[in-house]
Amino acid sequence: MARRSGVSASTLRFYEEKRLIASTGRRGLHRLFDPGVLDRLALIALGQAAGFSLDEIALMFGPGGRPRIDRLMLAAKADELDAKIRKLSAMRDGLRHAAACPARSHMECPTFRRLLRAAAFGTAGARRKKIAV
Amino acid sequence: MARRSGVSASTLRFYEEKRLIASTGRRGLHRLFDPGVLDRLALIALGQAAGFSLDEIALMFGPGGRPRIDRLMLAAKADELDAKIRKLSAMRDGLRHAAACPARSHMECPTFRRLLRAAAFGTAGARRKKIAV
DNA sequence: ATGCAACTTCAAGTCAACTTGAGGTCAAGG
DNA sequence: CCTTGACCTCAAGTTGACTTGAAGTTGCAT
Repeated sequence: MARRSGVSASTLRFYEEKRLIASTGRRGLHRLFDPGVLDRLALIALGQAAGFSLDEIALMFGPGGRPRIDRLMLAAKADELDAKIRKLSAMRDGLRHAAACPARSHMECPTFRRLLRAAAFGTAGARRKKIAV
Repeated sequence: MARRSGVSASTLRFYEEKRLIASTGRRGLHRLFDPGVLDRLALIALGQAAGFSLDEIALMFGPGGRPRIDRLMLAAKADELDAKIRKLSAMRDGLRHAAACPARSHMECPTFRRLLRAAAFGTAGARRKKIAV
């Protein structure tokens, strides 16, 4: 299963412990997984890439086991991503400018200073989040 | 300084310990900082927002103390951000579609399944990074 | 003189998502 | 029969950026 899914064995055990996946039994020491677990792993990877935490992802699997995904939550996450994208885009543009900027010191470049101010404001009291990339 | 910069006192001490900032002395128990530290903090915040780690940021301050920022590094980071942005944009579009998708189950939606496949591929063996948001 | 808020130090804790290590078990191949 | 290697369990370690706690010190106002 580790080979099939590209997810390491330790990760599989970790996910099992977190109840994100379930093994259907053992043959000797080897866990047996049914093939649906592959889909589930893909779903987990997708959720992670979209910025959901494992705990959030766990909630997307109803007690039944089938994915029960709240469309509102998806839309909310999309909005969140959108905001993040805009921020990153601004940052990228700023970086590019700074990289090309002819001013002797970055501190003399107005664009750079504008970025600085934005950063100072943006993070004063801002929450931080981690996203998987 | 904590009030002035919006950075908590514990963080300031942490930064000092990490040699990202320096206090110029004490008056009693209170550290004294000179005003340049405010710029430095803004620079740190900017670096973080751009996805640099504190250690990377530390390298941007030459032994002299003035920012000595490598333009190539900035360009590289910009490219990195660009890739990230593209990934997130794709994800956002996928999420939006999934949120609006009329299929009874997400598993029946071709767009969703395409996303799934992409996620499964994208993360098989992918490195992970954290960025401050 | 004294109370007390705000600072100090230092070690340890937090979070997420895993990985690593120690010590053990098992099944198949030579 | 015995080695090999892939698995097992369980606890602890890793990373980054901080925060929290305990115990102590200080300056200012009353």
